[in-house]
Amino acid sequence: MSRKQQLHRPGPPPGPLADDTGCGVLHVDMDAFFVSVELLERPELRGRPVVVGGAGGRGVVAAASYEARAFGVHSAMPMTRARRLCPRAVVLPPRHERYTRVSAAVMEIFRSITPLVEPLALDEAFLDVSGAERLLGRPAAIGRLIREQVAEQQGITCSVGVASTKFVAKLASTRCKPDGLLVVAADRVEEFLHPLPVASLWGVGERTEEQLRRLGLRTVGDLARVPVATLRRELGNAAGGHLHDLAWGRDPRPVTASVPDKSIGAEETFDHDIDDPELIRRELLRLSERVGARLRTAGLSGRTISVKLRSADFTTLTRARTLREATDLSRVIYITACELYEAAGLDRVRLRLVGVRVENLATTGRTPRQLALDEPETGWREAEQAMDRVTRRFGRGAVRPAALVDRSGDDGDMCDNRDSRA
DNA sequence: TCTGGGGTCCTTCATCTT
DNA sequence: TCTGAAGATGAAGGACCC
Repeated sequence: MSRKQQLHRPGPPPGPLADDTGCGVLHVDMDAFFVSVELLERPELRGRPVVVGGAGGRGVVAAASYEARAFGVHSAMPMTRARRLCPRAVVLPPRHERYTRVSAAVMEIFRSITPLVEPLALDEAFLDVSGAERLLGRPAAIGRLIREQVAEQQGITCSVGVASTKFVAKLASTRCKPDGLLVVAADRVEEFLHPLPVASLWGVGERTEEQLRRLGLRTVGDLARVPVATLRRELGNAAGGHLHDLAWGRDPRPVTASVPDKSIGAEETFDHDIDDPELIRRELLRLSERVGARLRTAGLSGRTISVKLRSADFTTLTRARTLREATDLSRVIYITACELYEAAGLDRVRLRLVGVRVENLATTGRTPRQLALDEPETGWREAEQAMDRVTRRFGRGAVRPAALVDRSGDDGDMCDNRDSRA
């Protein structure tokens, strides 16, 4: 359950706003998705509080069953706190491959209804069904059809919001969870929106909510009645205008079937804070390998490489460098990441997290290619492509840089060496 | 209480170019 | 040649989303 979803519970959904004329946008949201997938294999856990979340000492809740939510457990909550709130909860480690598989099957059901499917996450998507009405009926009927097919074919439930815009459809699906359907008629959007708390609006998190509270604005209706110039002054030009539009139900964004990736990254929180530069560099190598492999699989290269360094006190530093040419080579990413880490001057600072990200993405081949710093053009690319092929065939970990191979066999300490992959 | 991981977007500030 | 203004670009950080 997201923070937004917590805002809407408990409390019954509003009365039926059932005229779906002009409501071509559907938002479909799986109910407690990760937990629902786990329960397919563990039906004996139905009706019990179940939490899917990181097993490590620093994990957070990824999903909680509605029985666990009754104890106040919700997603993004530290696992230590979740266990305290609900000691009886059954805790299961996340299995993302499984969720990805079910998600793909569910998205296929959506695409059998309309080609205009915009996935937002593994467990939710927008659908534009305005072109499917002649074939399949009115939007609300299509929503019911989707719910039936998902339940029949995948054994899990979902909730559907039906509205004239993406934002209102999303709010509607949240309001009717779990296992529900809610239509917000086009001429009753304000009636639906204005009683809701300001934090229901997309873009209002904890900070902005506090800012709005200081202005005396608690509901969407309060915010709607404030002049847009005031909101722009208080929240910034973009956010002020955006929230004012949303508060009046204005959201012109169309449902877009393919949204290109803008960045690809990986990050890792350590079990214990680390201040050894050698170990940090080793982690940067591992992350660079992961990011590089994902770039090559996606056929993408990026020009900007950034590192994220979070110290023990949770202050976060990012450092970025834009290369002359785009790259998809793990080695280039790694060397740049190391240079950025060293330039940040955090030697001997205890870090809890490091991350590597590549931005400014474009299709590989359409942009000039960055050579592996001071390397001949051939060699690294071929080596990394060969590693990709081995990984595809034998699985992750089948082949890896020498610096990441543990002599003791458990992936433990191993001194880092920038050239150890040769 | 103690905060994951993968992202996007926005703002501010600095620097470079024209 | 110098200077200032304006725009473009990049870097950094913050807020937010699921």
